[in-house]
Amino acid sequence: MTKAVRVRFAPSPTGYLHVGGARTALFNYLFARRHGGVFVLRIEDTDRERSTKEAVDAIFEGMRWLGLRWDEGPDVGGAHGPYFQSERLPRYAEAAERLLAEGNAYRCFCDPEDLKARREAALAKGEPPKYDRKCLAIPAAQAAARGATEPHAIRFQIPDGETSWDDAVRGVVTFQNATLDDLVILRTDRHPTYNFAAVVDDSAMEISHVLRGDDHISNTPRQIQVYRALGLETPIFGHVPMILGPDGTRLSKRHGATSVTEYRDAGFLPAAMVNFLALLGWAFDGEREIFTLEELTQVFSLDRISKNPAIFNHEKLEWMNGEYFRALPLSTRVDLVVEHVRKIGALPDSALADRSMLERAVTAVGDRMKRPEHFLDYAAWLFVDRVEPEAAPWAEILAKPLAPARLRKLADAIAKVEPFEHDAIEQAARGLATGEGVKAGEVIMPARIALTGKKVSPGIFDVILLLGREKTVKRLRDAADRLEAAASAATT
RNA sequence: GUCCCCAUCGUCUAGCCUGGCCUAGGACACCGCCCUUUCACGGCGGCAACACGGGUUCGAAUCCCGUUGGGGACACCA
Repeated sequence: MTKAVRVRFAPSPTGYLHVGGARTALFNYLFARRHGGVFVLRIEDTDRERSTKEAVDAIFEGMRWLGLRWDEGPDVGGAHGPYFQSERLPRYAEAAERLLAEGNAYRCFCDPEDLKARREAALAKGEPPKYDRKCLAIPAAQAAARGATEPHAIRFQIPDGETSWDDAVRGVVTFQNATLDDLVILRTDRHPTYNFAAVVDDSAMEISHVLRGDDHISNTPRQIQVYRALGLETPIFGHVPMILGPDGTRLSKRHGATSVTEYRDAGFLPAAMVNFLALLGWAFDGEREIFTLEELTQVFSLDRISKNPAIFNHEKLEWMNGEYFRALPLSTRVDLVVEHVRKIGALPDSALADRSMLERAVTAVGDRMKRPEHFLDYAAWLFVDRVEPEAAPWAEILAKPLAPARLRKLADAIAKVEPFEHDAIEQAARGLATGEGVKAGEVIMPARIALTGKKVSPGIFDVILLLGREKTVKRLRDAADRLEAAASAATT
């Protein structure tokens, strides 16, 4: 590779940053970093109706969150700007004029509505919906004259022959030009279409490698023809496979969350997201799977990109997030938990005031948490005055006639255990079980349910410690009372 | 319908280019055992794939052809 590596991510600001787009951006970023190249961000906002400022911001936000810094682009500038296509309109018009003058393009006066009808009719008849070149038949002089007053689009004339290129991920791909139709390059409103603007800009921005989604593969032969007609050098193209939903179709909203900000808001870590996305359609050696962004920039290569589409495996993302979450320092985990709980308003601010208590709680919950929102699944009991046990575990202890008595004995033991520390509490509880002649679980499980309302919780001695002597004793005795009341109600 | 692409466990994939080292490796999920007060973590083990049919070859997951299946694209959207 003699040419300087310059790649770009060129989203159109019509929505949020989709995970598929994020992965395309990631691959471009990694490729640039790996080869000491430049990563350009270009906003393709030539569709004035659908492009919004909010979407531009959402794209920035998503990329920054993932840590994908661009070297050139809107807001950071660069020598090849501007980076909004809406600010580059004269360049496209100039290039279109040239194609027109050289006979590689022609004016099209067809009515868009009419065109649409013709296309649908062709499709219905099972014919390829190609433009019929009606306006190519208009003599040049006449077309130029009409063009001065009549609204019209400009079409590129696809030459005969075939078009092929050596794709960086798929190898040689060939299209017969006869299957391509004369694409509009400049719309009636003088705005360029995607296939045209991309060519003009990729060339002007000296893009060396165009790495984009597979869905663009059929645009590539058209673009190559435009490059040639304009006398421009073509970049190397690489088409990365799509990301599919669980049902094997293109990932979309109906499959659930598709924007990276949704994942951020759900408490996923950017490092986990990056790692997961990198492994969707790319593998290092099939063995190693955990990579930081920095590590990826050292090992990424195009020839290890898969050719087949990948189904977005949500469970694996969740697992991976757990790997990263666990590795975080305690204070960071607490921060994330607090932030999340605040955001969803699950607890009053006062509940979050005691930092050291939260640290102990997060420690107790430990690696049961894969994301911040899991904290309350395991520690909600800590923040309520009275637990309402879940039905199934409650029925379980209700079935044990001796449970209330044991809960009372445990309450008595906790009431006077000294010091009120993990080991002493453990000794007291185990001693009680031994005295009763039962396994420790016979004492511990009912206590867990009485104290947390659930069958699953952090270690029971941590629970007792966190709750404090007073609350523990009260909950134990309350539960005993209720169990007895329920038992006598059942017999009468 | 037409065109393009793809095809290894349920899923992500390694192996394919440079056939033999593949009784096909790893990971997620699932199951079992161990650890253990529960769950999680961890450890050990298990289930589970070369789509099919023809070639080529001493030998094919690997090369060729076909079939089938899947995906994508067919706009004055990108």
